[in-house]
This record gives sequence, structure tokens and C-alpha cells, in this order.
Amino acid sequence: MGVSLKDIAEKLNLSKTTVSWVLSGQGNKKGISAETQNRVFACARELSYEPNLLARSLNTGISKTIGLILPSISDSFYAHIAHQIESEAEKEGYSLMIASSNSEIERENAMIRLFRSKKVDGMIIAPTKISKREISRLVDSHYPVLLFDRYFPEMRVNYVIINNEESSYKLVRHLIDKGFRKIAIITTNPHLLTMDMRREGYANALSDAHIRINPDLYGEVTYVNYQDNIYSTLDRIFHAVPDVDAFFFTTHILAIEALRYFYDRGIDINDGNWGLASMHEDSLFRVLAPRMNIAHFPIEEIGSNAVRILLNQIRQSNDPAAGEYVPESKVLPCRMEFRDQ
Amino acid sequence: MGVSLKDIAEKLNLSKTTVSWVLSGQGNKKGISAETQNRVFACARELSYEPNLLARSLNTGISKTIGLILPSISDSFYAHIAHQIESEAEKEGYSLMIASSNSEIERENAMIRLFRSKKVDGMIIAPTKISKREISRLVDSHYPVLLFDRYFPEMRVNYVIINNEESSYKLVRHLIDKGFRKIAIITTNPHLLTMDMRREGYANALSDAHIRINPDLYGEVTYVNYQDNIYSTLDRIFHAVPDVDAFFFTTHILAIEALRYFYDRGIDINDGNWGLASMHEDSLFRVLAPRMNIAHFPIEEIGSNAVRILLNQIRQSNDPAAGEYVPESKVLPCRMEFRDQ
DNA sequence: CTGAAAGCGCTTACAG
DNA sequence: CTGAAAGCGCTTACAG
Repeated sequence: MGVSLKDIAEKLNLSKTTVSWVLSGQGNKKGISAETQNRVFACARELSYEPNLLARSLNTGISKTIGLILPSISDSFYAHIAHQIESEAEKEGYSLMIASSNSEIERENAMIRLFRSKKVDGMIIAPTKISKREISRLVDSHYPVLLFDRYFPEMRVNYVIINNEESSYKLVRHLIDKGFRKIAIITTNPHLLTMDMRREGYANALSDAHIRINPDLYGEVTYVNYQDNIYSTLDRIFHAVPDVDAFFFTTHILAIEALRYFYDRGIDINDGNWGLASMHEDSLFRVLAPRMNIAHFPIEEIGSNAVRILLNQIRQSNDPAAGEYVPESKVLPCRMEFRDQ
Repeated sequence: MGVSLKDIAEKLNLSKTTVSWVLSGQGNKKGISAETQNRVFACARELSYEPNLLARSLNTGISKTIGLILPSISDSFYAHIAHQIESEAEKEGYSLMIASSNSEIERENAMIRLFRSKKVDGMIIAPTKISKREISRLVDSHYPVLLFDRYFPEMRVNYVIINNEESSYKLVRHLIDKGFRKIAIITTNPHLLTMDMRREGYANALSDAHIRINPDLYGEVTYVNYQDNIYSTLDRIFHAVPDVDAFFFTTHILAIEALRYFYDRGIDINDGNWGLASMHEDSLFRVLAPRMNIAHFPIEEIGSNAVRILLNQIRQSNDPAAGEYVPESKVLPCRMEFRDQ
């Protein structure tokens, strides 16, 4: 079918070796005559030769491909991350294989195994759930991996996350500074460490301001059916604490649903009497809740750090002289957007 | 490093052939004894053997990977398409390599060459711009390709698009039925066939209703800097036709920017005196312009048809008995959402 | 029932 | 300055 090195070599009465050297740019280094080199280039162009990268990868053990596993590529946050990762990876000559786990742990595990069999040089994973069989196997076999968005503190693995506790603290602290005292927290999935950290930021901000933490102001929405769930959660809070005056949302998804709730219940959240804060943004905020205080996730930094750290490990794992790899981690600050009341 | 067939074969004193047959499920077909098969399976499990798919692909010429090239994976429309394509492809055992062209033709060309060198079995491309050197080369060499979103009518290639002309016609027709007469069209990139078709739908609806097409109601926004551009365009239209009463947007992106314009100019677009229609949706419409008439793009159908058609061609191109391939195309209807006034 | 051998298309010591 | 040869890890005719 395609044109191979052999075809060029035969046509020019050279060896595959010579052709390979010339085409891979090692012509001068290997002392191939300028004339021979030109003949090779001309012939390659004439036959429109394109190297078979599968063969090269099989030989070198380097595929120049990284695997990206996300909960869902259609989610705008992950889609932006993917774009950033793609462009950073491309700068270094790497392509991307992408898979969505759909937050199903067995899918995630299957994708990891598949990517490993396809010999990606490393993987960037936003893990789903607490289970982590295949991720552990990767780490144990020194396969280059980087986790982001969520991570497992006890695992010796690269990760990039945001400063969940600190950003949450700052948001809630700002609400307190603006005079709000009955601040509800709306959160989800307590088994996710990320959410724990955000709740901790909330709790610390309150206790630093000597405000008692009221369990009635704690709203936990299960991930499945959260659209319905948030209605009953908010109803419950309003019933238990009628003078609730502010809301801290641990993710933009919950904030959006709550805004819909307020609209349906005829509560004008923008009349100046309410404090609002959310981790991460949504384009709807600008319109629906211009007073929302926001911790913007640093998409670019997450992507560029993820690629940088992963490629470091890949390079080191290809270097026989390198010693034991020490995992690297990065905690990135959010860009805070505070509203004056 | 990894465990190979050879390791298993040596350990069990079998040939690589036998091990390969057992592991690929051809054990019974090849008449390998049940005992031998069990020993192989047990050993593979014990050594946690994972096949090197690169080697398999090099041998068979089948990589079970398809390449997806989009203008940008961070765009919500393309992200949703990608998700759909991924899940359809996965059903058939295919993985996805993804690349964003960023609407730069040379990037698109480079990605096509790269994917070809990486031996993807086929590519799904949302082409950018009119240039098409590498796409032509693919088609000429019978490489399986499917275009979507945009296409080149003169090329013998698979494609999936929506019924641009018809959906536009219906939207504009609906505005006319609701009594609007001075309907502006806001569009972009006239060299894109897609936009031509949408403009044609607009024009046909007007002329079928015997409404003169007023050039002053034609607003064309260049793609670069369209945010600024749309302001001057709309200002011009309002100046030339002060009693303009409706707007047809050929894409949701333009509609969003226009809504911002209306807001800035203090025009209450939702007071019941305006007709609005847009190709494709945006989550902001629900809030900012509840009266927007919308032609919803059929994301699922685009994705599933794209994969189906591409895989057909891949299968046929792997089948030596197959005759010449005849390209397949699909024009999908939009789901129309009409507002009563 | 099982194996020896060739080949997919590269790269890279080794040799001259 | 250039080449013959081995090998990456598979699959698959061919042979017995």
C-alpha cells in the first residue's frame, strides 16, 4: 500500500539504513554525502513518502502520544482543559488520545488498560470516584501518570489541583466581611476529597470569624438527580433557617441549579440582600447573578502544568541514567473575583 | 520491560503461535487442547500480560483508532459532537485521537498528515476554510474520511451535514407568519458554503412571502473581531432601517453577541415587539431571550451517522473482495423550536 | 494438535 | 561514506 523506506532504498540502490538516517535528519552526523542526501530527499518527496509511526514506535518504545481520561469531554470545564492540554502537548510533538469515563469506574479502568496496550507514553487522568485499581497498577509499574482535579493523597503520583480549601475560605470570608452571617453551603459527593477541602475552607472561615457552624445551613445534594434534589435541599434550608442570607456553592453546577430554584420560587437573588459565592464559573452567572463572587479555576495553568510534569516523568523514565522518580505536585491558586456587596 | 507472547511461550514451552492463537480466542478453532489453553490463560493472567497493540497494528494494518479533527475541542458544539463520536466509536472497539485545527488551515493539514502517519484507520473532519489540499490527498488515495459541519460538494467524499437551507427557511418563515416584515439577517464568513445555504433559506422564505429583500437588512460580520464588528453592523442596520422588527442569526455565536448589544443599547428585545431566530442553541437563550426561535442541531445523529458511515468505508477498504467505494452522505433535519409570538 | 518462519516498517549497534 | 543484520512484538500462511 504505502511507500516505505525499502522502496526508496531499492529505487536509489541504497540501504534502508542510509535512507533512514537521511530522512531522520542524521545525514550530516553520519557523514552521508550531500549528493546522496539530496537524492534521498528528492525521491521521498517524489513518492510522497510518509513514515509509518507505528513501526517507529514499536522499535523505539516511544509513541509520542499521551492518553487523556476525563469524566466527560462534553463538560465545558474538561473540554477547555483538554484544549489546553492538547496545545501544550503539541508543542512538544505529542498527540492526544481521549476517552470519557462518564464517571463510571469500570469504564475508567478499561480505558486505562486500553491506553496502556496502545502504548501511550503517559496518561493524564481526572479520576472518578474513590476506586483506583488501575491507577494504582500504573503507579506501581512506574508508568508516567498525572492526576488532576481530584487526587489520592496517599498515592505516590504526580498531581495538579487547585487550592480548594484556600479559595473556599476566601470566598466565604468575603461574604462575612460584607456582613453576611447565615451562610449556607451547598455541596455534593462527600466522598470526594475535593469537596471535603471546600467544606473545610467554609468551616474555617466561619470559625475564624467566631460564627457558629449551623448544621441546618449544610446542604448536601447527591450527584444523581441533583436537579430535583437541590430543590428539596434548599426548601429544607429555608424552612429551618428562614433568615438565611447567603449561599456558598462548592461547584458552578450546583449554583446554576440553585439560581433556577430561586427564579422558580420568586426569590430575587439580585436585590442586594443576598450573598453569593461559587467555586468555578459559568457563562450564565454574568447574566443571572451578576453579584456572584467567583473563584475562577486556572484552566491554562492546570493544562500547562499537567503536561509539563507528565513530560518530565516520561523523559526521566526514558533515561536509563535517571534515578528513582520523585512525584511532583502543584496546587494552583484560583483567580478570585469579589463583588463589592 | 513488558511481558510479551514470547515470555509466555518460553515459560510454558510452547510456540508463540500457539500462545497467540489461544489469547486471540482462536484456540478452539485451531484445535488447541483445553489443557494447553488453560495453561496459557493462567500464565497470561499470572504475568499480567497485556498485548502490545502497536505490534498488532503494524502487522495487521488495522489500528482500531480514528482521528477526529475539529476547529476547537473547547467549543461546546464540537465538544458534544466529540463525546457522541467517542461513545459510538467505542461501541465498535475504536479509540479516538483528537486534534484542534484552531481554524488554521496549515494546522489542519499538519494534523491530517500526522494522523495518517500514525495510521489511524480513518478520519472524521470538520474542515476549516476553503483550502483542502490534504483532504483531497486523503480522498484521492482512498483513505477513509468523513466530513461534517462543512463540506465540499464537488469532492467524492462522505459527509454529514444539517439541512441548512431548510431549517433557515422554516425559522424565517415562522417570523413572517408571526407578522414580522423587516427581518435582518446577521451572518458571517460568506465563503463558507454552510453560511451561503443559510442565507439562501432566508432569501427563499422572504421571496416566497413576496417580501422584497432589502440589502440594508443584510449584516455580515467578519470572523476575526466579531465581537466589535457586530456592534457596528447592528448600528448600521438600525440607522438604515429604524423600524427593523426581527433578526435571524445564522449561528448562536452571533446571536449571543447581538443579545449583549441589545442589552448595552437599552433595547428590550423581550418586550414582545421583536422577532428572533437562531441556528443552533445556547444555554443563555433560555434566560436572555426566551422568545428566540431555534433550530437545534441534532448532535446525536451527527455523531452516530458520522461514525457509522466512516466505519462502513473502513470495513470495505479492508475487504479485498469489495468493489469501488461509493461515498455516502446524510443531510439531517434540525429539531425546530418555535415560539408563539 | 503444535511449531518454525516470514513479515509488518522502522531504528540502531556493529562492521568495514 | 555506506550496508548487512538484528530486533521491536505481534499475526498468519505453511508444514507436519
